Amino acid sequence: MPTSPVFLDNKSAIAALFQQALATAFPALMASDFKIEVEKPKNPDHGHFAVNSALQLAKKLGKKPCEIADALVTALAPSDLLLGTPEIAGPGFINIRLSLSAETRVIKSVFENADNFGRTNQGNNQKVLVEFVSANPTGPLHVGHGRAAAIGDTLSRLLDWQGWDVSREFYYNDAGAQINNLALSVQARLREKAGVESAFPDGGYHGDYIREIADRYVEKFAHDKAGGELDAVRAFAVDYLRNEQDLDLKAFDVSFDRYYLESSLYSENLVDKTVAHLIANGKTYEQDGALWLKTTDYGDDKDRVMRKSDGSFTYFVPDVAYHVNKWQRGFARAIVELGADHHGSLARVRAGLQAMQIGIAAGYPDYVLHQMITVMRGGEEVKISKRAGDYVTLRDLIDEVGRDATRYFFIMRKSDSQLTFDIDLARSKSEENPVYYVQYAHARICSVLAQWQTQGGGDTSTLKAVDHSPLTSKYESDLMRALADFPETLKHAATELAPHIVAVYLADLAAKLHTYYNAERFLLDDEKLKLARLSLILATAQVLKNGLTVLGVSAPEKM
RNA sequence: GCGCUCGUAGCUCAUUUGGAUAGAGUAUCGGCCUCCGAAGCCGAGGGUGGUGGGUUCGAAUCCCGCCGAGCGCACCA
Repeated sequence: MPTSPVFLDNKSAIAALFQQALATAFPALMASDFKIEVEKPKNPDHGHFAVNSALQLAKKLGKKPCEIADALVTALAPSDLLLGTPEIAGPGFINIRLSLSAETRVIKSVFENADNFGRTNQGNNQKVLVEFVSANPTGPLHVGHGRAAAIGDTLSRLLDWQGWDVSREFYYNDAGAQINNLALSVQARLREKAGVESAFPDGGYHGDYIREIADRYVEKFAHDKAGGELDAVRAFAVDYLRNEQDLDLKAFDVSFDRYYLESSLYSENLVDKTVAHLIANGKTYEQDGALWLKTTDYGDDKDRVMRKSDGSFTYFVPDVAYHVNKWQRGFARAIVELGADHHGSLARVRAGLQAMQIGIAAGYPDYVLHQMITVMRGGEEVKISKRAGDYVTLRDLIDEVGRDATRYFFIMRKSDSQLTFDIDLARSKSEENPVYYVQYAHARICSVLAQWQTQGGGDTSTLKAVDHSPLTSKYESDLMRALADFPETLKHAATELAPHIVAVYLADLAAKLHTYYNAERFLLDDEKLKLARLSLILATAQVLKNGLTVLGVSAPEKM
């Protein structure tokens, strides 16, 4: 597990400074443990940072906000962080400007930490399990799975960067009725090929891939052209599709530490044990020949059947058993990335876990839901239906749009907003994908540095220890503060389980770089200024690269 | 009918968890390459944040009602 010194950002440093001033100015307040918050004003006229504590404390202290702000500023210890004296503005905000030396500090920190800049030890190496994709092996992965894969993988990377010990897991529902459907569908195609009269099963899968599987089956099992051996057909179809899915995921640069088979819950008796435990806890009752779980004791709106009158279990029982198993494997924290159409099951799985009474925390597991994707083709919405065989596969997307653009597209929006994927646009105008904007910023910097080297500049590592005092322009100040925001941004994204925050940040950082590039020149005659600027953009390239790495996107030197 | 998620510029979406004048991209219009990559930059127009209340110094953000959208509401998975 890579570690790095935590970069004490300017924001925290300022918060500490004001916390001390608060203690000096209002000693009596210490008992109530008020915490100073430092924020970044949207309006540049309001300085680099702002403190609004005076407004929040007005009522508590029975004083006017302006008086409190004044007392705080007066009590501030001298610091080389600050440029001049903070201003008191509006109803009682304190606006702060950073000194040049405080702003340039981040460049050194970027070089010291390099590929680890932005990492923290917050997770303290605790185990966390991230479950995602978990597609049934009944068809190829489609765009929805792509979104799940991109989000789940990025969440995993984010948590890794926060110092968690992350395990990625894929849960295969290989024991249910859908697998049977798959087998029957393949069998129907086999019979068709063999000229045996038979009807296609109700609810069967109509996609072309079913015929493909049938063709492959006959190649391997020439003696069973009509698919009479259903078990063999089933096993073959599942193996075939699992392999296909693995290839899709590999092309997407997503890998898992473990594939957990639903069937193993049965073969290891975990479902029976879970049910027995719930019965023993008195959380169940018999009614109408079925066994019910009192999920209403834990906030569900009605009780749920666990064991049907025909003796089989409903789907959520193995889900509960699976999560008990996660807990018992030592994952005190678990995150499940799911399509929003599954949200109905969250309450009952959590209720089941609570009813176990084995110390599982009430919110276990965390869920991250992503909304469905509307796919447009030819100006019309494509209704995704695996059963009808109408959908767009993840592989198609990767082949035609590219891995980087596909990943970025799925990540850049908040996961619980619905998004529209226009296939034609993605195919014909893939260069408009915002990921290129970010990658271009990186490539641009590399290009400038390469030219500096051909002019005899030497190794870029010499740029890491130059004097940064010439960096006095507004563009440089904006860029340096953006770099300094990176660690906090990652932390925020990890806390919120919201990968899109990283994408939004990178777009902003790239914009600042492009603006700077167009406003100033780097390869100048003024040696000191040249080196300082090159050093700044070298640090920027490092941060762009680190951010793209967290998203699983490459940072090319040329495009 | 009940539940979950949501409603921000023509379109696609942000808004750092309650802060000051709500921002990007795209589309439209107008500028910028004899000069480090124009996959870029600069500027203009475009908004009663679905709507009506409430909470407070302060609300797109929190609470309630209504309107609208998506999804889920089987002894299916």
